[in-house]
Parts: sequence; C-alpha cells; structure tokens
Amino acid sequence: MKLIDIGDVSARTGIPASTLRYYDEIGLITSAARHGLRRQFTPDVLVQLALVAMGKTAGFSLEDITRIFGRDGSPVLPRDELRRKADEVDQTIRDLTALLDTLRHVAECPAPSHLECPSFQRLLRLAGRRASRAHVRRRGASKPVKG
Amino acid sequence: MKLIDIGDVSARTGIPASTLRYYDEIGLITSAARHGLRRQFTPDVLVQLALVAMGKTAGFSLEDITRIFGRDGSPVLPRDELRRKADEVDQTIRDLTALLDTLRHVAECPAPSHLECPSFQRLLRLAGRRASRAHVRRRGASKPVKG
DNA sequence: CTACGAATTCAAGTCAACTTGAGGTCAATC
DNA sequence: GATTGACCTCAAGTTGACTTGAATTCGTAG
Repeated sequence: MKLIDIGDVSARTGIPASTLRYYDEIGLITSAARHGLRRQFTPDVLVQLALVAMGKTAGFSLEDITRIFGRDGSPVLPRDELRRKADEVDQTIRDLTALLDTLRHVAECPAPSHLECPSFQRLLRLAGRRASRAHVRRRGASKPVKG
Repeated sequence: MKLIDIGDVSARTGIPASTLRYYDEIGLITSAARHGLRRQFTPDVLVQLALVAMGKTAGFSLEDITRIFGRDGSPVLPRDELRRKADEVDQTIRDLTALLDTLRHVAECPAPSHLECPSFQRLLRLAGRRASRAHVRRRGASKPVKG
C-alpha cells in the first residue's frame, strides 16, 4: 500500500499542511504512519477530504462531519440521524435556490429599489417563510484563501 | 408608518436582541427611530433579515451580505459582481446536491465500509472533482441556538 | 558528517460572529 | 413620584476553525 506524504496531500488538495495536522489532531482524518516525524496518509485521505469539503459547504461543523463520515468511511451516527442530516441539506438546497432566484433578479432588474418591485416581493415572501424557521449560527465564510 | 420595537422583531424572528443590535452596529440592518432609548424598525427589517438568513445559508459573510443587499434593498455591488455571486450560489447548490446523494446513500446502504461500495465510489468521484477546486474557509455552523 | 529543508510539537494569536455582564436610562404603571 | 422591566452602551469574553512562530527532529544530498 503506497502512502502519501503530508506535503503531497497538501499540494494535491490545496489544503495547507497546518490544516491537515489540525484535522488529524481533532480526529477528522487519520494519518496512517510516520516517515521519521512526517505524517503519511493512505490515498483514502483524498476521499475523506472531499467529503469534508462537501460537509463544510453544507454548513456542518467539523464535529458533525466527523460523526457523519466516521474516520474510516462508516458513519458514527445512526441511520435516522443521517436521514435527518440529509433532510437538512435538502432544505438548504431549497433555500439556496430561492436565494439564487433573488440574486439573479437583483442582478438584472433595473428598478431603483427592489423592495418596491413586485417580482422581488414575491421572491421574498417565499424566502421569508423559510427564513423564519431557519435561524442558525454560522460563522463567516470568505475567499478561497487569502493569497 | 407603524414601527416595530426591537423586542417584537426578536420575538417574530427568533433572533436575539443582542444580535439585532450587533447587526445594526455593523450596518447590516438599520433602525428607523428610537422610542426613548429603544430601537424601532420599519416592517422592512423582517424582509432584510430574511435576506440575511438566505445569505448566511449560502455561506456569505455578513460583510458580503451587506454589499449584496445594501441597507435599503438596492445592492452596492455592480451587476457583474452580483452575477458572479449568483454563480457561486449556483455552484454551491450543485455541490450540496452531490452531498445530498452521498448522505442518502450512506444512510441507506448496508455496506460495512462505504469506501468499498462501488456506488459510493461513483458519488465520490463526482464530488471529489468539485471539492478539489473548492477549498473555502467556512466557520462552524451548529444548532439553532442552544436553548 | 555537516548542512539543508521540510516536517514536527506546542503555545499563542487571529478572525468573524456573536454573547455576556456591569452599570445606566427611560416610559409606563402603581 | 418611586418602581419596574425592557432596553441601552461599552468592554470584554467565547467559540470554531485555523494560522503563526519558535525551537526541534529527522532523512537525504553533498
């Protein structure tokens, strides 16, 4: 079984080595061995990291992600919990679809204030219904790494 | 024009008053008047907050959201920037759809480790392609308020 | 065998988005 | 006109997810 050096994982995924160490520390990924001091990973780690990326996109915490896709690809959570998580994602997709419509509208509509535009209003009524039951704490997202 | 007391906004939206004050402070929403010391808002604020909720769901920072839907419903960003943001959301939706498939699979598939299941592998290959160009910093989401 | 570079540990720092707490203010009620 | 209770301000604290920096340890190339 060929192992991948942490530096290579970092290079292939674009994730800083410091982050990979951090993920290892919190048990989100697992290093398979050491070459001297250096962490080495099985190729699986690339899959795991893909799952992590998806989970983050969905707004799950790293802790949630750890439980959803356990360290070896088998989840820690019971099936019905997983179904609940899936439903959350499903709802998030609906919300984002509403947002997408709204955004596209805002980008194209020439009205001076959108709050007066009837088509915008309609979008908002849809969105508002969702929003009222969706007060979640989410902490800032930003650019794909500063540069 | 009837105004809404901050307490009522909080009650109707479920957003703590402290958060509303914070949003006011950073210019994400605008209080219309004061009743004594108390902030009062126009009903518009409920719409604004709905937009904020959508924006957060999409993973935008509060600063981004402020620029996307300016204080009065007219965006600060130029149209092409907005279109770019819309495209980001569009991509996020695609990513989440992949995640949803994966999650639903994980929830139902009886295989001991999913890393071996061919159908899971296929999902991951799809997801992985996205993930590799989507290394974003996003900070933890969690439960709808501790209680 | 020494030097180099890349990775290591560990503690501390950063950042966004809030929350908490102390002490103060007001409008309305008793 | 004193009390109440919801709101106020302002500074400081918290949390999750990392990053940074100093001092250290290896494996390999020269």
